Order: sequence, then structure tokens, then C-alpha cells
Amino acid sequence: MVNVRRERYREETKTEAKRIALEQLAELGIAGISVNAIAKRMGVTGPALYRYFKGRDDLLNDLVRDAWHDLADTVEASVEASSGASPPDRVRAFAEAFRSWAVTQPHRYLLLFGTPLPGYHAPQDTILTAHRTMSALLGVLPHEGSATTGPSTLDAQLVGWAGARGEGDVPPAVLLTGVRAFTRLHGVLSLEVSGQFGPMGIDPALLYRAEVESLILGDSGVRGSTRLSGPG
Amino acid sequence: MVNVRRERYREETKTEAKRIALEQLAELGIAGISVNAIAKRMGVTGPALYRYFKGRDDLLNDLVRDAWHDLADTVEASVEASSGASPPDRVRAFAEAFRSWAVTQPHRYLLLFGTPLPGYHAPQDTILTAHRTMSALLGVLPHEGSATTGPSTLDAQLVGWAGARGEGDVPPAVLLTGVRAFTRLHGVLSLEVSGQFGPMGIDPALLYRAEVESLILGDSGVRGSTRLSGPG
DNA sequence: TCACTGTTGTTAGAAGTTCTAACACAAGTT
DNA sequence: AACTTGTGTTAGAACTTCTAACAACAGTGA
Repeated sequence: MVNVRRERYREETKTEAKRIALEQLAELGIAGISVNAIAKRMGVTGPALYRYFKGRDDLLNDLVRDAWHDLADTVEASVEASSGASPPDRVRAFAEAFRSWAVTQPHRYLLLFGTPLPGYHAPQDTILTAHRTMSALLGVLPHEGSATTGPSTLDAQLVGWAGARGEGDVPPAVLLTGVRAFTRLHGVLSLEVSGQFGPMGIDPALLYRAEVESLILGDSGVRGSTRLSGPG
Repeated sequence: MVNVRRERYREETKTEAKRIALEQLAELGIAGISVNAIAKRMGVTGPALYRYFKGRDDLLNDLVRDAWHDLADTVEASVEASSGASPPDRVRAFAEAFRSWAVTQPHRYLLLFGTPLPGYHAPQDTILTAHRTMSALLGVLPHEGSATTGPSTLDAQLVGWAGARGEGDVPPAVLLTGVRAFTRLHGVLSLEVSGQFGPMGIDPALLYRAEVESLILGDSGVRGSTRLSGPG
């Protein structure tokens, strides 16, 4: 037997350290995560934690990895729970799960989508986990009737991206819809969690839902006739 | 005469410090901005800079303020330069100026829209400057034909927001279009500058332009028939 | 010209941080 | 029982922000 007890103890220690790190993240932001302070709160001295994490960056890396996993699990669960519903309702389910995850732990959302460490390149497994969230979204989009559009550069890139991860059967139009849906949802969420709507007196939840409905119904006719394609 | 020479010297020193800080920001990220290191590169000792900035946060504050001003100046200039063009072309001009500013100095974009300092609340003047960018966008949207939609909560908030800064004559439908246009553009830019598209092999410029065109032409018909409002 | 005031710089130092090195001890294996 | 491995310790280097005390300077007024 190969150290099963020590192995478990090691995992528990790492988990506790990450738990405290998340608390610090919520309270003081990413800059407030201190290996020393975590150790102190665990009742050990600072250098002890270096047996578990190669350094601060390694710890942050783990937090990022965990967050991607957690986000993917959340939206996947939501999508699966809505498996019997209509595509619009499934998109709504995805969007609500996504927003819910983000706003209940904004610091974690910012850990994923906020300011990256310069020179940081996510490892392959983290990238794959991040794409799980994207796949969940693609999964609820209707695939039928997707015209094979002209071979644009963007389409080619989208197909290449999907193909590289075993989703080669998704038509480029669906991929584009998915990616754009994601960027739009993120656009609202990103501004919300970084507090940009606060001083504007606007409820981001309403804006978010308006965006979701516009995503579902299309852009014209939902709200107002103010179209940018007016005469001119 | 009240120290006009000293005053100028003081301004020059602050400007140089901020210039070096921006270099550090670009190279090492926000965490890499060090008062000590800036001072060293200016040929003075660390504490000398505390005559000019109350602390590191004060310096960062100035960087944020400058960035908002610079962004607003840029998009305003672009919008004014396109004053004779059609609304769609003016929206394109705004969007291109916005993206150009962001991608040529991603670290600065992240300084504005990335991870905020916890507990940080932007001072009023910074908020007003931030809204200048939003106003530039609203300025190129056509106002005619904006139906007075039902008095929704979101509309009321939008009108309140606009009214609080002397833009009470802009119809809520236009305000909503503007805010949503902004969140969409930001959605793409945010993911681009934080490097999310890198491992996907997708050119963010194409995605951005697709989003701009969809903003202008509306969502249906631009690309593919994959609509979320299918039967179901 | 001399003295005064305010600004800008210095060094010293406190209290943090990350992280390495060297050592002590306990736990698991042979 | 001896050996190896894992986990914790203290000491310390090299940083960081930031304050305090002091020195030197510029500009003003008598």
C-alpha cells in the first residue's frame, strides 16, 4: 500500500488551504491571497505550505483549475436538468445557471475572466475544462436548419476549434451562434461583477435577461424600433 | 507668483512616474507596479515618490483616471471625425476606435474593466469620465422612431441614469440599445484581451466585426439560419 | 545679505511578503 | 532496528509598502 493515509492527509491539507485562499480572495481580492497568512490561519508556519504548493502561483493555478471545473459542473447540471425542455428554455436554463454561478461568487468569476497574470498560459487540461462550459451551451442550441454558409475565415477557424476537441459535427453556424451567445452573456456579467453598473443605478439582472431574450428571439422587435440600420 | 516652476516640475515628475508605471503594467501586470522600482528607474530612492503619491493605490488611481480620459478622448475623436457619415458607419467608427484602443494596450483596458480592487469605489469624476465613452456611443445612434415602450423597470433605471447626467432627452429604447451595444462589444474585447481566444485559434477581430455588423443589421439573416427561436 | 518657510530628497527602520536552506522529527517500509 | 520519505520547524535573503527623522535645497520677505 502506497501511503494512502498520507495521501489523504495531503489532499485534506491542500483542500483546507484552498478553502482559506478562497475566503481571502473574496475578502481582499486576488492580491490578498497570502501563503503566509493561509498557513498562519491553519496553525502552521509559512514555509510549511511550500510542501503542498510550489509557490503562490501554483496555489492560484489550483484555484483557477477548481473554478473552471466547478463552473462546468454547474452549467452541465443545469443543462441536463432541462433536457426535456424546449431549446429556448434550455438556453434560459444555461444562462441562469451561468449568471447565478458568477454573481454568487464574483471574485471567482474574475479569477477566470478578469485580469490574467502576464505571461500566463493555461495548461491544456484547464483549457479543456473551460471548453466544457462552452460545450454545454452548444449542446442546447438547435442544430437543424443550419445552412452551410460560405467558407469564411471565421467559419474555418470555428470548425478547426471544434474539430480539435471532437465536436467536428457541429455546423459552423451553430458554433458561431454559441460563441457569440457566450460573449454577450459574458459582456453583461463581466461588467456586473466588476461593479460597472453600480454607479449607473441599473439592475444587471434585468439587462442580462433582456440580452438572453434577445438572444432567443433575435434582435428586431424585442424592444423598441431603434435599429441601427435606419436610413443613412 | 505661486511656485509655478515647482508646480511644473512636480507635474513632470508625476508624469514620468506614471509613464514608467505603465511600462511595468504592460510587462508585469498590475501586481508588477512597484513604487520602489519606479523610483529606482527614475534615479531616486523609494520613499521620494511618496512626496508625489500618497501610496501605491493613489498611483494606480491616477492610472485609472488617465486611462478613462484617454479612452474617452479616443472614441470621441473618432465619433467626431465621422460626423458626416451614416449611423451604421459611425457605429463602425466607434467600434473600431474602441477596439483599437483596447487591443493596442490590453493591460490598460484590463485596468479599467478587469479585476477591480476590493472595496474600491471610483470617485465621482472618474465615473463621469467613464460615461463620456458611453455618451459618444449614444451620440451616433439614431434617435428617431424610438417607440415609447411600456414603462418597464429597466427603462425607468435607464432614464434615471441618463437624466442624472443631463441626457434626459435620449429615449429609453436608445439608451438600452446603447448599453447593450456596449456590453456586447466589451464581451468580445474582454475575452480577447484576457487571452481566452488564444487557445481557441479564433481571430477575435473577425468575431468582433461580426458582432458589430449584427449590431447594425440586426440578428436575423446576418449569418446562418440557426435561430434559437426554432419550434419547440 | 540674512533668515525663514516649504519642498524635495536622503537614510533608518518597522512590518509585511515570497521563497530557499538547513535541520528535527515522525511515520511508513524493508 | 535501520532506512527512507514526508512534514514541520527556524533562519535568513531579497523583496515590498510606508513612516519617521533629518539634510539640503529653492523661493520669499526683511
